[in-house]
Amino acid sequence: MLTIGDLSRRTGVKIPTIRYYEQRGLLAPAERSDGNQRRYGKRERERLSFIKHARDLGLTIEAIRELIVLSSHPEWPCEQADRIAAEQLLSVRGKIAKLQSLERELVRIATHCGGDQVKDCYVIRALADHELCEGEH
Amino acid sequence: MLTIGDLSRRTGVKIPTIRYYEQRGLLAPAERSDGNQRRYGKRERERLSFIKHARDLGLTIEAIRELIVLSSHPEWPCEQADRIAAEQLLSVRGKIAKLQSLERELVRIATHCGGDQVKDCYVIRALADHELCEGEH
DNA sequence: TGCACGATCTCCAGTAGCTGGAGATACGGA
DNA sequence: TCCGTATCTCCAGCTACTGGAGATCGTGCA
Repeated sequence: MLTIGDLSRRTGVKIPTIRYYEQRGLLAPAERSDGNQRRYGKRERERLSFIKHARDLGLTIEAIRELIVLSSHPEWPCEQADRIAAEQLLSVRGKIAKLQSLERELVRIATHCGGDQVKDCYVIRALADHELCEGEH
Repeated sequence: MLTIGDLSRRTGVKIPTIRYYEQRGLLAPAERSDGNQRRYGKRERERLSFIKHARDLGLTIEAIRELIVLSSHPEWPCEQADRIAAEQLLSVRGKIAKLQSLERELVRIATHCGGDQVKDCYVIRALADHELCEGEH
C-alpha cells in the first residue's frame, strides 16, 4: 500500500490536491491505516493518473466526474465520452484562436514603441486608445 | 457625469467589476452624488477603457497597476511598459503552444474511437493509459 | 408633494482548482 | 524510547470576478 506521499511522487499530483480530489468525490474515500492515514492501492493510483491526464488536457472536474462514471460502465455506449472529448477540443480551439488574436495585437504593440519616454510609448498609447487596434477583441 | 450604470454600458464592464476595480485600486475612489452614488467623468471612463483593453489582452491586475503608474509619469523611460508587453507576449505564446499540443492530443483521442461501447472507447482508454499518448504533456 | 419603480449602495459569500499554514498526531529507524 | 519526518484536519487565501440580500437613492408621473 502506498502512503499519500508515495502516491504523490508516483503520479506527480501534489498531496493537498489528492485530498482535494477525494473531497470533490473524484477519488473514493481512501482506506486508512490504524492511525488514520490514507493508504492507496493500484486501482487508486490508476484512477489518479486518469484524473491527472484529463486535467492536463484541460478537462474540468465535472467532465472528469462524468468520464469516471462512464469508465465504470463498460457496456454503456461511448457517445458521451466522445462528446466530452469533442467539446473539449472545441473549447481548446476557441482558446487558441482568441490567444492568437491577442498575440498579433501584442506583437504589434510591443514592436511599435518608437519613443523612449512613456509619453510617446506605443504600449501605453495603444492601451489607452482602442482605435489603434487592428481587428476586434 | 455618468452613473455607474452608464459607465458600465459605455465600456462593457459590468457594474460589480467596476466596483471591484475601485476596491483593488485600479480606479480612484469615485466622486459621489449627494445620496452617495458614484459619479464618473471623462477621465474615469478613459481609464476604465484602458483597464478593459489591458484585461482583454490578458494582463493581470498587478501588471495593469504598473502600467497606470507609468502612464501618469509621461517623462519616465518606457522600458518597463515595453517589458510588461513583451512578458505578456511570451506568456501568451507559451499558452498557445501548450494548447496546441493539447489540441493534437484531443484530435487523436477524439477521432480514434473505434468501438461503440465504453469498454472499447479510445477516449477512455487514452485517458487511463498515458502510454497511448504521443509526445509529452 | 407623494408614490412607484428601477438603479445603486454596502456587505458578504461563492465560483474553479487548487495551495499553504497551524497545531496535533502517526510512523519508522536507531 | 526518542527523534525527525509524514500525515492528519481545519481553515484561509489565491485570481478576477459574480451574484444575492436588504436598504437607500433618483426620477418621472399624477
